[in-house]
Amino acid sequence: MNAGAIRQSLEGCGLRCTPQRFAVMAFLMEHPRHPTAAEIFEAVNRVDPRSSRATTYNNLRDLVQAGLVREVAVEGRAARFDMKGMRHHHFICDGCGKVEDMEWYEVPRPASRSLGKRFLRECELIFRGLCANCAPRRRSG
Amino acid sequence: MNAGAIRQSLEGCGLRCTPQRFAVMAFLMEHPRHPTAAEIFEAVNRVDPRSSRATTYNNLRDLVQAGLVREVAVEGRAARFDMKGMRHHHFICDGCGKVEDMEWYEVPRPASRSLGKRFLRECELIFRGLCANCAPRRRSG
DNA sequence: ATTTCATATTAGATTTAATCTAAATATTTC
DNA sequence: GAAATATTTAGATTAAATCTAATATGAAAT
Repeated sequence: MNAGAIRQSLEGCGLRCTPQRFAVMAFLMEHPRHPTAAEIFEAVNRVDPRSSRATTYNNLRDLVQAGLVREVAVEGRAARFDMKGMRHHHFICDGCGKVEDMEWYEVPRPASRSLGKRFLRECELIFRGLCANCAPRRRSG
Repeated sequence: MNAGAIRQSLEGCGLRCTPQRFAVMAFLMEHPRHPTAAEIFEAVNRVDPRSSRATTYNNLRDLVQAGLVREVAVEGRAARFDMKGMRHHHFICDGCGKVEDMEWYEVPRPASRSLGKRFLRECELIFRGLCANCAPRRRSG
């Protein structure tokens, strides 16, 4: 399994591999569904070791800061998280709000004229529409 | 001024042009800075007519539903809003979190293979990096 | 092994954002 | 102008995230 890989990436960032941190990473790896912090907290807590709400939030913050996890840009109240492993874009369903990963491809950069003095780190695409589940029901509804 | 235009777009969507609704639209038009609901509430309330928190939220919801306003996809707790008038992309600053509009350009669609059964309505770009304000300070810091 | 020190975790309180509720106002329609 | 509909309101409630201060853990040094 990738237990070793998780431990390595944590320590590579100077973060101790605590059971709670490991559990967050493992859950995100196994569930690339952009869970909310609350979902992660619940899931991690369902199995041992117990982890408090504050720890879950702390760890998510640390992991984002370390660049291992990212907080996904979505509208809506609860933050959603994502393993940063493989580059990908996002599809957000107008119908059910589900966030799905989409295959990565390079996006043309904006004209440097329009960029001005900004420093551009990355371009991320958000696709909107209806997911495979909602599409048939809505379009011809 | 564009008071008439606001009234027209509201009524075109079947929404009454109430003073509170008008004020939200006018504020968003004059401040293309992706304000949060709380900022809009405060600003609208600073001038007459008074508008309660609930009304501000209700109106924002209605305006989004009507397609006149959009909720911007950003990470972070508070929802941010945007006049839907002219198409544009967004730049989010890693440093200060500010959301800026970027000139619109067409983005290549994903391969239909990777789209699958989904119905694609639009492609939105999010640029990340440092804004003109943060760039000089951080890059060579 | 014991001390030391920084790092992590915890339960519960607090803050913040958003929504709900039920009553009051306003607007349209007939 | 009465009835029906839509809108606004203050304040309560819910939900998400953060803070606090006490405790526990692990690593480094001796």
